[in-house]
Amino acid sequence: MKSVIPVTVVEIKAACSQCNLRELCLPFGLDPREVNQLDELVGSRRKIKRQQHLYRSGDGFEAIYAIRAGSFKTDVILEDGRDQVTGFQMTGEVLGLDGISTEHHSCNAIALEDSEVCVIPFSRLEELSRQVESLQHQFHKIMSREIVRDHGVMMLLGSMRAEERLAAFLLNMSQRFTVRGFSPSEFHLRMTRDEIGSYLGLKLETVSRAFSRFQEEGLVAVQQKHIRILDTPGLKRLLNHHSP
Amino acid sequence: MKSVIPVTVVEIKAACSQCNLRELCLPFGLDPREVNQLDELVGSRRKIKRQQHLYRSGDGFEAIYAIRAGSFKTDVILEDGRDQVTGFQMTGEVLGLDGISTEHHSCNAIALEDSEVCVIPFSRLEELSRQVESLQHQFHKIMSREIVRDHGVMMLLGSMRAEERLAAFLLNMSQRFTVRGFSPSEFHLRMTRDEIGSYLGLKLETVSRAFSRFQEEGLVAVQQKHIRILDTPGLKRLLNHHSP
DNA sequence: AAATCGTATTGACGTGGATCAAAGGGCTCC
DNA sequence: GGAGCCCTTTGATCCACGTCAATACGATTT
Repeated sequence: MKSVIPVTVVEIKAACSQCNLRELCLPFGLDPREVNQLDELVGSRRKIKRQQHLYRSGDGFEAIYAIRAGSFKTDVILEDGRDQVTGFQMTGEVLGLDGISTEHHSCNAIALEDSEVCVIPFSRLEELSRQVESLQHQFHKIMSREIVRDHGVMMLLGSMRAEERLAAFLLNMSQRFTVRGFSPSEFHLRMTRDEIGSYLGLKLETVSRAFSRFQEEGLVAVQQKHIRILDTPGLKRLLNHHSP
Repeated sequence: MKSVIPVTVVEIKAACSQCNLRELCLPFGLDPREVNQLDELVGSRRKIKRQQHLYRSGDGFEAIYAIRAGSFKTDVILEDGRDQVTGFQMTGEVLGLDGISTEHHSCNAIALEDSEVCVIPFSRLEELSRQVESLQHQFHKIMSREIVRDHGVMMLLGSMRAEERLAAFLLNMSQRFTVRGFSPSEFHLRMTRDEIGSYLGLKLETVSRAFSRFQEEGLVAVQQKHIRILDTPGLKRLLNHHSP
């Protein structure tokens, strides 16, 4: 067991109106006046160091979090110790929606690198979204998107083979980097093979072997966590043409 | 034996206030006046025969649906024909939340038996939930619950073995029947082995073999779709004590 | 009561990914 | 800038589940 590391909480006024992630995040679709209202609600930011928890399963729920910088993983843990990574989250994405249902979080959110989130007190968000229709709608879209994403993961876990899962994962990462203005074909993964494996329902050795296989076949160039996608159509083909 | 009383078939206004499912469904937590407001919004009911679609992937999204009678499955289908059952839904549960994110449904909803749903036009629901705080909150809880449920399925698909998955499935069904006032230990499954298998990421033969194994071990009595759970603690033990 | 068809069970065998093991590489933190 | 440790890769072997196949059962129709 690790010793408790003191969490640094820095209170800085968030400003959605100034944020270059606003088109991905909660302010999407709001007019400038409405964004200002949202600014007032988003009280503080919080810095989370690599490997630290933003929240833990069982914690009381009071806020959701928009990722301003860095990235996270969420996982669930069973009594016997087995765990499952349920997602990787990047800037502009929202964390904590799992907590609404029972007023307690049902998973852990852990920073994959030094990160920063905007704290959005939930009761105040509900209050404002009763007044601002576009905010209400955007919030509902964000929740729904999470449900759709989860269905995609179920498809992946339930009916794809190891290499298909990894191909789907890489294409998904690529697409999300692209949306954020980074290269679609070259990026740095912040998670370990073990974490990728947990997410994809595979062991880390299998993930490593699949990477090596992709490299042999000229689909990607892999150097540890640095990935260069060489043949996007090839990866896509791997997904759609199921051989056996 | 009941005698059949002839009834004039009329478009019956859905009436949450009269519905015995209201404690499971959208009206939960609303006061009587608020439930009446919800009544006005829930315009119509719709009957869906066994095997028919309530909606299909790609269909435009305008409403969500509360199940009044019967049961459904949802699934997603890949181009190459592979499909994955993403959930089974029972009375009082809400279908269609996947459609909010893109204004189009992203999965199919298919009746497992002759069923009936209440149609809840979504824009009107958003409108009313801007006025009725408790409705807004209950709706958010329902969406969040779906996300938490999906995480549970990911855990199941990603890190459990065949028999654990089936045990988890049976315990989940039992619990949901119980909440609805049915026996926790004896019930009738509406889905085929193939559908269970798809949901659990297993082949139908594996599901069948796991059922037979449970029967041999005295955990359940299985006769086709009729299930009698004989040893609930035994099933729970199967989940928590991971052997290998 | 027979015929049909979808559903379920069971057996034999094959395989993809898990497990076990060992070595090498590159961060991280002094 | 070096020590230590975590992460990754790769090989050898194993086994849970998939695949293929045959049969049996039950509901529905005629």
